Amino acid sequence: MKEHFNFAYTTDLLIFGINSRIDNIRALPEKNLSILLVKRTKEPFKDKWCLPGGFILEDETSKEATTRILKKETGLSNVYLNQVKVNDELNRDPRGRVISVSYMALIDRTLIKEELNPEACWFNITLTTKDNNYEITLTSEQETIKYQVKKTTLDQKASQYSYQALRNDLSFDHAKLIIEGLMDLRHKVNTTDIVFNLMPEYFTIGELKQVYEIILDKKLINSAFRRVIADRLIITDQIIKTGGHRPSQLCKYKGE
Amino acid sequence: MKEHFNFAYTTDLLIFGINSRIDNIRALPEKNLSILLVKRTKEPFKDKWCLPGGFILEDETSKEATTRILKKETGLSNVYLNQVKVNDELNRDPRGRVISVSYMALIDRTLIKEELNPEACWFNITLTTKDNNYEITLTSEQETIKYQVKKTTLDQKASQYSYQALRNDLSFDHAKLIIEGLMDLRHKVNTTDIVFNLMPEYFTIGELKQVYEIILDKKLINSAFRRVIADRLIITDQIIKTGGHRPSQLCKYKGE
DNA sequence: CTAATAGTGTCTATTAGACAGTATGTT
DNA sequence: AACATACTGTCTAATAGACACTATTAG
Repeated sequence: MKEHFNFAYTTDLLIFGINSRIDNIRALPEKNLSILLVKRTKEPFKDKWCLPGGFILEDETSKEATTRILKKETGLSNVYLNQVKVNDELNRDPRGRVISVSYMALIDRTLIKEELNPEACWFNITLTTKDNNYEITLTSEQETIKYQVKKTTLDQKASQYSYQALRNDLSFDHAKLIIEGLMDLRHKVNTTDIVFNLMPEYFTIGELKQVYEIILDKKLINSAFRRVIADRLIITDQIIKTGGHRPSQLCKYKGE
Repeated sequence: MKEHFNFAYTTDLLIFGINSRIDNIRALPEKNLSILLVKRTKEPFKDKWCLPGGFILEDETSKEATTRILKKETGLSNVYLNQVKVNDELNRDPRGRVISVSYMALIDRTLIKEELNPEACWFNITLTTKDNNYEITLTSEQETIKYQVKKTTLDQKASQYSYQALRNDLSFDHAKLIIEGLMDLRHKVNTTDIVFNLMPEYFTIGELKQVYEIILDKKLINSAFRRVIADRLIITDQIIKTGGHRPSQLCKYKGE
């Protein structure tokens, strides 16, 4: 039957975490949103960075494959994982027809105990808006990758957009998958409590506010933030001292 | 290569529209959210209802295939269309491994001029909440299909749920795809202007409010609704008389 | 007249923004 | 003391909910 054709079925993972860097001994560590990339060892795109991922096997679902690959890359299981979308453009892989499902994983990086694979590396993400388009900067300790993304409105009513990466230094269509994942993350941060998946079990309100701010790329009002978030937190009687300033109470996500 | 299998790659369409039925000559027509289903002519699930859909061909993307099938079923093009998710459970099709992408299409039913396919039929949807689970009723002029859906929380923080249809009278996993589409629709109605894709070009504020109410399954406050929606509308100077009550101004979506 | 929707106005309650002020650590 | 964050309080602005009131049609 002509309707069954031969294609590869793969998954691409957007593994997001929070990175903290101490700049000033008196100030809070500067936080960044980060993503895990791996260096390709084979053609095509040999030596270029790409998203972790791989083939989905005959006896597993895309989610099972993604869980397996996530475990391999980070050592973690029981992690937040959600489908972003299917990518099935005809020429997205020069080797032939490859249908990929992108998944977003949000992890608490403090839980990673093992060494990363030698080919894997965390990149900090900076996303800035330039007259309704975007500029993404990915920074590791060794290098910086920067690219512009053009945003096109597909349906204004539904806030449906398509994104096109200009000057792609990553592999395949992964530059596009990253921006799509970031937009999905932003949207979910605005409408759910998904950020808590990026936080350790205990954290301070100041740290939580920082994470909201880097994902949404805007400053939040301190008192309003505390007011709104308070319902969703259990404030423990533990106090943490983190620098040249008043110590803070540790909090925990309340859930139900 | 072992990694390439002979899977089938298909699309399933959730085509939603609004149905109006006149009950009381003096009252506004009662509106319903409706979905287009087709009756299977072959095994498996022969004579059961299923979502429109079909195989994605070797030289087209899932979106192109969906556009093609939508055109075939409704005669419409230039319609709002969005990916919902990939469904790739191992046993979702008894014939073998079938990976399907579900798409949601929102259409203005008043634009359909041609006759439907003889095997196709619109079903009105009623979605009620029963202690955190759902009951879906699909009603056509000939028959009623009713099923319960169990809701399981996968990640409370991210409001991520999975749905399981109990007693499935539809084909394949389509009962589940419908509830997932409805949840996606509800979420988008709350966060975007997507409803306007279901409306004709000109409509009254009362009709628009009815559509919001049936999708969200709750009554809205009249004055508050008018206040909030006003920014997004162009109010024309055309007046429409629709029954034993004060006539109404016709509106249009403003867009930019 | 009555039923039914359209449309306006206004009071109140809730939520968000702005910002000042106090508290408490380290360097 | 200076810096940096934690935390509280309060005033104001904006938004949402409740509800009454007027308008206008068909039957």
